[in-house]
Amino acid sequence: MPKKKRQILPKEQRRQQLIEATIRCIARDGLGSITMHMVTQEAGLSLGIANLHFKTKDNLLKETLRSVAEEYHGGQIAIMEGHRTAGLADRLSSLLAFQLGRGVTQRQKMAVWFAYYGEAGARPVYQKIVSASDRMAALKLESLFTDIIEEGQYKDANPAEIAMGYSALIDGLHLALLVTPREISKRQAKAIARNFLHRAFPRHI
Amino acid sequence: MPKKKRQILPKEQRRQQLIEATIRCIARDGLGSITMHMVTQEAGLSLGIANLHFKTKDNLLKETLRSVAEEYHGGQIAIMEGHRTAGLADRLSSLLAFQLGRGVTQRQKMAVWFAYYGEAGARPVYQKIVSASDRMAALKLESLFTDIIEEGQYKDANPAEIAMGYSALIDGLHLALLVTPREISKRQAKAIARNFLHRAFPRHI
DNA sequence: ACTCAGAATGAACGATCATTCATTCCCATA
DNA sequence: TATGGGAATGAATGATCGTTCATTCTGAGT
Repeated sequence: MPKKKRQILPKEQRRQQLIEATIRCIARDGLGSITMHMVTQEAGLSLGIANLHFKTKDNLLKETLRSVAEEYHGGQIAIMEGHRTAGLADRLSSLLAFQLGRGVTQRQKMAVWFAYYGEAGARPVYQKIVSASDRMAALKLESLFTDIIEEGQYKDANPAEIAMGYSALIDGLHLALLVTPREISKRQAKAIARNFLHRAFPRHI
Repeated sequence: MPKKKRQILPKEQRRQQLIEATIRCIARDGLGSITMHMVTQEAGLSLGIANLHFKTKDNLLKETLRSVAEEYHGGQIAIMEGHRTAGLADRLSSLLAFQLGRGVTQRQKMAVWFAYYGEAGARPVYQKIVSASDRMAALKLESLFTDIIEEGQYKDANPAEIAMGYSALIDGLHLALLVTPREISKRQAKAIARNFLHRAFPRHI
């Protein structure tokens, strides 16, 4: 193998490189058995580099979670509040397509997501990192549903309850796609989620 | 402190004692940072005892997962096929009450459940342990829904799809109860799940 | 071409933890 | 009461891993 030449890059680029390597390692080997050796090797860098940019392993893991959480929740929020011009029905479809589409449903991302959830019960830090962006996304979703209910004149519909149900359903579908991919396809997952929304808002989707 | 007297007990009792201590440790400190020291101390026993009854730490963890999985899936299966006398609607209510009732929704149990899911992507062994009983429960659920659809004459209802959706919803609700208990109560979770079933089978629940 | 601030390296250290096993102790049986 | 089989103990071992830091190397600025 040709020996790699040492290269100097800006801080931000190295940080991103390390976070992406961490994601791959968590997906492949699990959050529990990850080591600094694995991560730095996966990134094609040396052992000490992680300390240089992230101080500690614990910090690298937290930053990785923050990165994934912001990508997921940020994507949702952008769809829900960004498409000012698009109609409510379009926003609903886009949201569903994003939540169960490429990008989010990559095994890598879902594995990271649930690896952290698995430890969240015992590590309040993780909850805090996620809840920051999660709360915002939940509010936007509730607000979108409120608008849809008004526009569609749906009687006896509780936006908060439907939003919690929909979010739970999406989480559960991600879990199923991760753990038992042979029993459920992305296509089926989308159909199930769409069906849930259709039963709630039949005139919008 | 009064020094504890050493006591000899049958193998099966010690195994159960260790599994229960493991569950408490996972819930309190996470699957990732669990140590044999913590588990044996939590059980009020000595370090070597785990090796005596479970050979290795890895094996203890697998047996603990098996125990929780069998309790959960076994409970569901008992309800679905056990109440031969009860009507379909009753079975449906009992199932929901079990899945979101005391016992299952204890923080301890849910924490264990998701701790393992978090590692399942990287550890096929865990998937295998769960899928054994999970597959069976999924089939029983689909079969129950098939009967309900026939009895209720629900048109265009796909039992497999509804079953997958319902299972995903329950998983998602468990996750929400574990991670953000302040944002959702058990009462709300039950209402959401009941609503899902009501929309699918309005004449049964 | 020269310089040097600081990015990058990886051997070494110390802490943690799973596992082992020589020893101690319990109690069913006789 | 005496005793052997085996349950229980925990100090010791060796392996793993996070973190440190003396050293090497790079490339922008002069």
